[in-house]
Amino acid sequence: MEEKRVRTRFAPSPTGYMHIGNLRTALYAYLFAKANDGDFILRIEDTDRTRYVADAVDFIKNTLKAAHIIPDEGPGYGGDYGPYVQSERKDVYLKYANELIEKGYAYRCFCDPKSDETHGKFGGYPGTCRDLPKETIEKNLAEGKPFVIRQKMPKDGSTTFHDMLHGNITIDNDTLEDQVLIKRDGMPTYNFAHVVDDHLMKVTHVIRGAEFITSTPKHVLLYKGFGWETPAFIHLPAVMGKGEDGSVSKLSKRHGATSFNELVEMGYLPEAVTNYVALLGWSPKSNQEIFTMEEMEKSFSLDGLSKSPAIFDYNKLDWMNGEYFKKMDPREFASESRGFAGDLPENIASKWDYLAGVLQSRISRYDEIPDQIHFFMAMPAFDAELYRNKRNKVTPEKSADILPEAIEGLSDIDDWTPDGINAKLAELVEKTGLKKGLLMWPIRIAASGQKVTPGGVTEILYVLGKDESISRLKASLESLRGYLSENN
RNA sequence: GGCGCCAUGGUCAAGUGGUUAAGACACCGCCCUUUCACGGCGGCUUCAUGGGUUCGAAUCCCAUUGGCGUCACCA
Repeated sequence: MEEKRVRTRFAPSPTGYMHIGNLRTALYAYLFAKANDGDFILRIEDTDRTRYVADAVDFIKNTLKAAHIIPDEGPGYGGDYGPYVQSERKDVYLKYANELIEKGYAYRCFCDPKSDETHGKFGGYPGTCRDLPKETIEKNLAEGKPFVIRQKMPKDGSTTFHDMLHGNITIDNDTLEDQVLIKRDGMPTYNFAHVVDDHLMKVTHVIRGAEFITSTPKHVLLYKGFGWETPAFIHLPAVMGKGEDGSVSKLSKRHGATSFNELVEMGYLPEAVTNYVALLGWSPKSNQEIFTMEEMEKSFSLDGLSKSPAIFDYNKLDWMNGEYFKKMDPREFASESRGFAGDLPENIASKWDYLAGVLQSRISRYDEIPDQIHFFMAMPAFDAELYRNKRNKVTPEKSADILPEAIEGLSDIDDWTPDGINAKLAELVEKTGLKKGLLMWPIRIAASGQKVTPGGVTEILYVLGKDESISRLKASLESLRGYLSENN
């Protein structure tokens, strides 16, 4: 048998929302196609008119673009098998459904869903119209009675299909219901439309979520009914989330952000999200973890796929995003991060590029920025205990001794630049004979009012500016003295 | 409930009958350090349980348990 060109597809319904699990499915389908020099198709499954969301197709395309998943074919991308939007292919499905009726693998059902008491209940459809006499059907048709087209499932036996990840899966036919193929409104159901489209679009590998495993036999029976070759199936395990109580379930709102876009809004880089998600369920041959899309396209292979569900770990995403920040061009980081900082006073805003440089290696998400820099705008409440640090042998008392000299020295600086400040600080170390850590600690605390700061003394003083720095140091010294006299 | 899928540490995972059971995140400790971060070193913690098969099982089989999924005129 000759090798066919690999063709995969991503077939979302246009809901205006891209769940991270969906994104991963798209990514794997894309990577598999690229790794095999094949084609990746985007197809919109919009056969449920009640779920129509405006602009959702653009939303999907934009999201894929942001994730660097670029379809070879699809709406707006061209291709020889279009249209790639199912609602625009409505007539095609009816034609094929009629073919199935003629072959005896499907039938018209005239039951009214509202008066059918078994509808939607456990046990499902009872097969009322399965063997309607020809006369009745013709009569109903002549009367213009509305109907749906159902698939006629075998009553016994079983259906087996091969899944490239899971191996052979067999399901008894008596668990299969006579599912609807064409709905009352003339639209096909997913279960029917995707089979027809996958065949017509020459899709070779169907990569989708594991939730479709149990309905795959129905699809296989459809292929058989038509006499079509079935594609290869790869059913991906779900992406899970872990709740605070330790329970595990499909990733959902209660676990935090669940969509690609939310993650990006929180300040994760699209590349990092894609990279992280790729590793959630796929393991490369090597121990490499940071991948460009090009690298993934080369090294992706099915045998690295995991069969078990994976829990989405924000911790690791944070780490990975931080790695991407570190590799980022500083100018790009400065401009991309600026929006997350919010309104800044002029003296800070004018030094944004510098401050961003300090932040770049210290944060793992853009949205950490406001908390990180808040102290520049407002001095936190005084806390004497901050002036105590074991490693540098700093105490509030010593700090009160050190600060006056520091203030005096710093006040002399004309050249208020990182270099200028640094030089003066070094000079103070020299002059006082104090250990660096012992001298720097109180100054940093007095200027920032917090134990943990982005950057060291030099960075903080520079960003604060001379006037503000000196006045903060003086005010802090006052507070410290007040505290000491009260407590002695 | 029927049916199906899954099962290596807190998390992602390598592993395909013989290994000291990789690596990463997180966590803890130490070192370095002008804070934080970075970096370095070390530690913690895993083959769900019970039966087989085998000289030998994380690896093969069965059962149990647990988790998840599915039973729509949704996809």
